[in-house]
Amino acid sequence: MNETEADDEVRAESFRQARSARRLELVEDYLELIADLIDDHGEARQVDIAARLGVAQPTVAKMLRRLSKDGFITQRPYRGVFLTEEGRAVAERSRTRHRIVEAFLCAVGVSPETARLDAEGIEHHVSAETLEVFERFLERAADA
Amino acid sequence: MNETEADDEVRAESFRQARSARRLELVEDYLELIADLIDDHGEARQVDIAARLGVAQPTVAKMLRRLSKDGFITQRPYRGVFLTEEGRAVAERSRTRHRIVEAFLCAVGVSPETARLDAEGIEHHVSAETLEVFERFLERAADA
DNA sequence: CACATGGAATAGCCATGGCTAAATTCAAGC
DNA sequence: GCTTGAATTTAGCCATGGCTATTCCATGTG
Repeated sequence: MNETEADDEVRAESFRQARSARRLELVEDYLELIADLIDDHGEARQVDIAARLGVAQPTVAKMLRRLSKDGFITQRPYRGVFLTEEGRAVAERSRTRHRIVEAFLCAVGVSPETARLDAEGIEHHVSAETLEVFERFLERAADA
Repeated sequence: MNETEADDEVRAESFRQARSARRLELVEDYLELIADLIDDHGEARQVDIAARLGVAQPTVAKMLRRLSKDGFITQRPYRGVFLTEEGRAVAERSRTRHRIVEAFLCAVGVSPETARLDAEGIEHHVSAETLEVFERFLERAADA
């Protein structure tokens, strides 16, 4: 039954990977959004983050503490939120990936509305390899 | 600022949708896996589910109680797990969607290995519309 | 300068989904 | 038919990510 056990291990790895992607989703969503707010309004306030994510403000406060602890942002009490270099890097990567996934979905024929909704969930599960495939597809579509 | 508020509401909806998809992911993973085990081995034991998902067995037990409460499976103490009609339906839908997503990724040029890993995460976030687009793409690819 | 208002912080609750450790039950083999 | 080993159940812990209600503070305005 060694073969079966090894097989289980391979399958289990997909699930483990999906689970760990899930843990990162929120972090990426927050950082991407914070970057957007800073770029658009010069600052990222908790109320605005909460409104855009559709959650309550204390939920955001709790999450920001975590992001702060993990070195993605800096906070000054009663002041705004700032991205660290690392936080900015993650935000940029997320943003790029998000943009590519959404554009790809549109390119294969999904309506812009649905592409926007689906991309929000899909983006976090797209590996580097798949992302590159999407990019090449977009380039070829642009040429044609 | 009414425009901005409405805009926030629209954006927030994507995130809410992604969050509720996340809640369903586990249910779908379990039901799909249980269906596989029953089809392959005639029964679905907790130890096997645990091994395939890469989690501890009591974690599975807890989840099965929830699936039972929600009417997706039936359990007899110390015996196997059985899918209800509803559970079987969800499993079939998941399985089909999973298969299409994985095949689609392969069709656009992603390696089979990566396609398998990414599909595990992506499948839960693909709407009916997007799935149909993927299917049409596969049909066209088959023709060519 | 005082104070009202709105954003931020804090406290404390709940559900989910992981885990380990221990008790229980079933079933298989002697 | 007993006993032993494996699987299931149960108990109880932890972290995460939601929430409401409340308190605190900073700022703009009268």
